[in-house]
Amino acid sequence: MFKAMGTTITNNDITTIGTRERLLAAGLETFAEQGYRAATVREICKRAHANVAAINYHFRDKAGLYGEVLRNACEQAREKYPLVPGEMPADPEQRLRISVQQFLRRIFDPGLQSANGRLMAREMIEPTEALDRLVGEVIRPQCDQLQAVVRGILGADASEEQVRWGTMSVVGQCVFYHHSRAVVERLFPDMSLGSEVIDRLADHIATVSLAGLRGLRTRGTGANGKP
Amino acid sequence: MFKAMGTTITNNDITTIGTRERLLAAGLETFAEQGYRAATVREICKRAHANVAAINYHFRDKAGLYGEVLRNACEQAREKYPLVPGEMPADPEQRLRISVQQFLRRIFDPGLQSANGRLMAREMIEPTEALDRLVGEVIRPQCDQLQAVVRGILGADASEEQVRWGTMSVVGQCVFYHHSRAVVERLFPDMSLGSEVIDRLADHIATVSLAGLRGLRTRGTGANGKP
DNA sequence: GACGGCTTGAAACGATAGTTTAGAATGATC
DNA sequence: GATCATTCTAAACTATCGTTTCAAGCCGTC
Repeated sequence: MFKAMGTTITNNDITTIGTRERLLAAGLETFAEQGYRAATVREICKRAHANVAAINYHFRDKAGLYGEVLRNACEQAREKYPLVPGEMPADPEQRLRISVQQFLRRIFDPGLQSANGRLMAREMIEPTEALDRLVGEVIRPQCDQLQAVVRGILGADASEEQVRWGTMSVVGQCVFYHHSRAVVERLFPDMSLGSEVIDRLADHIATVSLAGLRGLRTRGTGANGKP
Repeated sequence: MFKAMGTTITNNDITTIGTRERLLAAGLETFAEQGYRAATVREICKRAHANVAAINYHFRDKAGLYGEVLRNACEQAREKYPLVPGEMPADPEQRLRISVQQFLRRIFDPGLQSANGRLMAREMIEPTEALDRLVGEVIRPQCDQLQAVVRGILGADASEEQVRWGTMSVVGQCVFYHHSRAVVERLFPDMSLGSEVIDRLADHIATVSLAGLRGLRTRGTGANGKP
């Protein structure tokens, strides 16, 4: 279908899918690689084997294409890796393990979603107007799902802030390896991020998070902890 | 001295400090706000009340200014908030609490360092050539320090990977609130990030991390955890 | 006060960005 | 097969970018 990273749309695709779809694919790839600003419409159109004016025709302008690319990518990520899949065990700890694993797999999907992850990372650091819609439509529902999972571990008497911050602790550990990928790679050049490592990493994060959340359960909201 | 966020160099500064220093201050502010690519030399020079050619004269080119800005900012952050201050308690848990607190304070320093934090965040997502030097000179030493603190909690028999991933779990929680600030702010508009909240947040992260790391101590490297 | 060094200033240069335009090609409808 | 809206193409347009140029200003030295 779309394409592998680093290459360009194949000649087959030119005839099989329309210009609009090729622009979306090339846009995802290019925006993820270079960011919104650095990515040029000429480069995107070249990769999509389309005319320079194609973006303005199909998406009004560059920002229009970007918004559509972002929406598309998130939708696909959510479908392929739901944080709370249909069949979930009742055990709260197992639920958290699965959510963490899904999160990591999504972020590090070697195919299309890798571009997706980088795109999201950029959007968070340098938010465009597209972020507001994205948070409302895609991120917040998933955040609520995760908070429910965390609440299952903290217990019903946990404060709203404990649930919120506890959830952010889990999410923070997950996205770190992706957001700070450039630094991690330079710090630990021997550390690969293949799918086997990702699953072990998911297990590590889940273990740390479970023990950490349990530790939160027996304390207050976190007053300084000195004896 | 330099200036508060959002404003421009005050008229007083124009006479008190030299063009080179004003360019560094304006560059830090502008690069942090808009990123390397989007920040224009005209904007920077305007904020610094300097001529368009000033950057090329003092720093060879735009990239030269950026490299100097990045180096300066990191140096100041490390001096103001050392992760492992001179006087540190012997207790490993207290050591971790202090390191986490220092890390968060550094990242969220409302003054100059806030720009610093955003600058670093950008550099991680869209690394420039300056990142290699930065990791080697500034980040790696501090990573080693933190790993030593974590090792003090995990115990001497912890594997290298456990220490490494455990440290990343702590760092991940800290930087998350900053890197993903745009999303966090939209998800929880009521959550301020003032200094009082930051210290409570530091306590939360330290508590979760300590319990999490202790949970790691009693297990293997993290095989799936099913009974 | 003339000299020679740094430093600043206004203007222009060349390159590239996003966008627009007008016409050609296409393809379905009657 | 003519008609018409849709889609594509090549070229030009306008704005802005980083950089360069060269003359003018400043300031201590002899």
